[in-house]
Amino acid sequence: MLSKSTEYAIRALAYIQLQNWKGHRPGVSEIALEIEAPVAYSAKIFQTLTKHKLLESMKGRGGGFFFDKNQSHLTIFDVINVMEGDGVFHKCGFGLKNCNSKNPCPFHNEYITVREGFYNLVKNETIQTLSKKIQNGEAVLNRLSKE
Amino acid sequence: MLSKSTEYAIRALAYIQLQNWKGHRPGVSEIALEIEAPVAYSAKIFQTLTKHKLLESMKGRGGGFFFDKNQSHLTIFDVINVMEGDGVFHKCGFGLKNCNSKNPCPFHNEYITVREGFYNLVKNETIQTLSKKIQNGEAVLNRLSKE
DNA sequence: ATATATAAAGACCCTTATATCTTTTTATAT
DNA sequence: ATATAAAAAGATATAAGGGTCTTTATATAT
Ligand code: FES
Ligand code: FES
Repeated sequence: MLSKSTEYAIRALAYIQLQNWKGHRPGVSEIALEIEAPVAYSAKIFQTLTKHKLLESMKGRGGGFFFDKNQSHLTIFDVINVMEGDGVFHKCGFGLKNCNSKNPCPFHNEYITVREGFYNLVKNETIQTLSKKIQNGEAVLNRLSKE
Repeated sequence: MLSKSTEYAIRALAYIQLQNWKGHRPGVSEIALEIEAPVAYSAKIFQTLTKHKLLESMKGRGGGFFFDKNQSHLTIFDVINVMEGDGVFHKCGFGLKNCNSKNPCPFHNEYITVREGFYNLVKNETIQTLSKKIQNGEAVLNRLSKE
C-alpha cells in the first residue's frame, strides 16, 4: 500500500517524536538503527522531509532531528504526500486515466469505499497520535522492541 | 494500490469475457488496443495468466484467448495473486516484518479495517461480475469507450 | 584556531517493474 | 504440402525505486 520509503519515514518520525518528548534530538545513525533501515538511505529520506519542512534539523556536534514546536500535529497524509504524492487517493482502482463517478469503471463504487477509508485514516492519524500509542505501551515501533 | 500489470490484466480479462459472451475469441493486438496497453507487454501478461490457468489460449490461425467453460467465476483476488502475490493482504501497513494483533504497530487497528475491506472486495468481485456491469451499461471498460 | 561531530548534497549503483523486439511453435486455410 | 495467422518464449532495453559512497557545509567543544 505504501512505499518502503514512506514506511521508513513514518517510523523514523515516530521515533524522533518519542525522543523529542524525552528532550533528545536523535541523529541519522541512531534513528536508522532503531527503525532497521539503511543509514545512508535514511539520511536521504530525512533530507526530503526537512526540505519540505515536515522536520527540522541541526548540523554539527550535538545536532540531530526534531520537530518545530509550533506545528504540533503532522498527519500521515502529509508524510505520504511528500514521499510519494497523493496519486493513490485519486486514481482509478481499475487503472483508467481518471476516476469519475459519472462514468465509473466497474470497480468504482466498491473501490472508493476502500480508498476513502484509507484517506480518512491517514488524514486523522498523526505522527503524534501514533507516537502516543507507542509511549503508552499500546503499540510497538519495531518487532524487536527493547524499550 | 495495484500494479500497472495487474490493472492491465483485470481490464484485459474483462474484455475477453465480454467478447467470449459474444462468441468471439480476441487476440493479443485486439485486446491491447481496447485496454490501451502496449501490445508486446500485454502478450507477456497473457502468458502469465495462461500459465497459471486463469485463462485459456489457442495458437494458430483463428486462435486467441478465452475462458474455460467449467470455471465460471474468476475472482479479482486470484488475478492479483498471480500478478503480484498476496503480500499486500498480509503485510503491516507500518512496515514491520509481519502484522500481529498481539503485538500491533500503532497503525494496526485502523489499517486492518482498510486492508480487510480491500480483501473482501477483491474476493467477492469477479471478472464476470465486473464484465456484467459493463455489459449492462452501468460501467465502462475504458475512458474512450465506443461500445 | 583546530578538531570533531553532525547533516546536506551529489554522484553513483543495484534491483525490479515496465516495455520492446525477435525467433519459435502451433493451428488453420488453401 | 505450403502459406498464413496466431500465441509462446526468450533476449534485451528503459525507467523508477531502493540503496551506497564521497565530499561539502556547519555547528560545537576544546
Ligand atoms: S472510475 Fe475506477 S475507481 Fe472510480
Ligand atoms: S502490525 Fe502493523 S498493521 Fe498489523
